[in-house]
Amino acid sequence: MKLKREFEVLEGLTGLGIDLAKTASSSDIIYDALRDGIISGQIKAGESLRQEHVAKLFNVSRIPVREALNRLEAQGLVQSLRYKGYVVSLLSPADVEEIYEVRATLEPMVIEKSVAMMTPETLEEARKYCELFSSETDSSKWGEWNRLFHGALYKDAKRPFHLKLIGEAIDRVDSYIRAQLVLTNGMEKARKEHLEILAACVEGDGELAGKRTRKHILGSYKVLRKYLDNQ
Amino acid sequence: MKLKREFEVLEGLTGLGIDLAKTASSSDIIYDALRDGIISGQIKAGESLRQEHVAKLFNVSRIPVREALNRLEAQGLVQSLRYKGYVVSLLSPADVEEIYEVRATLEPMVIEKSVAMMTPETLEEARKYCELFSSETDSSKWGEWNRLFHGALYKDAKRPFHLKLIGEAIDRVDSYIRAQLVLTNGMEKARKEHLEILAACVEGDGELAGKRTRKHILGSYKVLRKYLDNQ
DNA sequence: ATAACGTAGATTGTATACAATATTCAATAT
DNA sequence: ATATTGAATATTGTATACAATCTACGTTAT
Repeated sequence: MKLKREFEVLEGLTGLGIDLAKTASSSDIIYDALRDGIISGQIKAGESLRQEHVAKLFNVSRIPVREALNRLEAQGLVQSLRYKGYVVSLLSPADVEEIYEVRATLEPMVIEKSVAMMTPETLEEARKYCELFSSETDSSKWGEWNRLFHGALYKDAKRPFHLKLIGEAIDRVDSYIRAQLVLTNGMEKARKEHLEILAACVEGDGELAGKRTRKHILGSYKVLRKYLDNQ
Repeated sequence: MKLKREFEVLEGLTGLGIDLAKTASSSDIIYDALRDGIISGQIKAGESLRQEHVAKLFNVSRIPVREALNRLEAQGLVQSLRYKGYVVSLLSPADVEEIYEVRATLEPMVIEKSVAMMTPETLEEARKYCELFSSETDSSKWGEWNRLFHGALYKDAKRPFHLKLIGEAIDRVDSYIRAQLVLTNGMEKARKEHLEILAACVEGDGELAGKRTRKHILGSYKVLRKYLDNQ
């Protein structure tokens, strides 16, 4: 009984518990860091990733580094040749176009489904990120607000597989998305289009939100393409 | 000069060279084997994969086993909890439906693009797999011929990213595809529909091939769904 | 001078060793 | 009898050690 009472006392902590089984391992942390570095462009395409170098950076052995690299390779962010090492994947112009096509296909599907189930809290969250994106003066943060805005609009769809694929697609072109926002007039255009997408969601018109999302993605690709062609 | 002559002699081997850098490592082989086992259903969903057990199976240490498991997890085929180990991913009915939806979206896009660039050799290859599928009496091989048939029809599209996503989607539901063929009247229906899809490709009508592919996928899902509901 | 070779050092892939955590089950308390 | 504890065992995560392979560069032969 004494013990049972102790347990009951702990019931007061309901909701405060943290699932320590989901705690990040070394390789998880290294994976996240490398992924962030790659998708942000801090680690450039074509750059090679020496295991020992990364290991020293994180003060660990090569084992967790290799595990992180294996996951990144499965996702396509790096490539490896046996005994030669890992290199950040290169994207051809055709690759970029193809990935934008996938985004323009999947993201409208998801937002349409999401709008049908969208909670007021989600709308509020999306509005918040939309505003943060619009008012951000530090251009290095535009990419992040942009992604959080769209992510909020997708989450109620309850489409984990779609979201996984969309996430992988965005990861592959994330540095291009940021460049498009910063180096072209993309930011101004995106600000307007985000408001239009958000409005469609508020109206509960999923189909319209989907159409606008598709146009938003394809339009940003055209701007990007024009920019890249002129380099 | 002597050495140069030796090299010139070797020119006779042009085309016979094999890129040994692409040779499979232990972890590659283990990855392939586990993937095959999981997608075929030999290793069942929910089953846990003890590292030591797998390592003994292949007569290696746990290191390459863990690398294979990391890649499988990135692909979604297994899931892990820190210090608890790896488990073959479970699919809810909603997951299965979602993945079939992705297939029904992406595969028509790819076949349409593929048909526009399809070579006679590819058509011949597809015809071959179509025939092998139709005439196969060993039902355990239907899944393989089926996948090879569709794969042949997609390959000329030159859409590596689409194909990667489609491959991952099919991997996740591969055991369901096989079950649908073997445990329902799916084989008979598939045989007919394959011929129709192939005919559209021969005609060079990519849009029609796409529409028929979409119908093929959604139809097989409906049969599968009905079968699963009656279990 | 140029091309092939060979060796030293660098880098990767995997085995072994050890530390951290989980699981099991007998012993104990209620 | 049931619930809880704690020690023994099992399993995982990572460090270290070593073997396989690659890379760079000086040496040799032509």
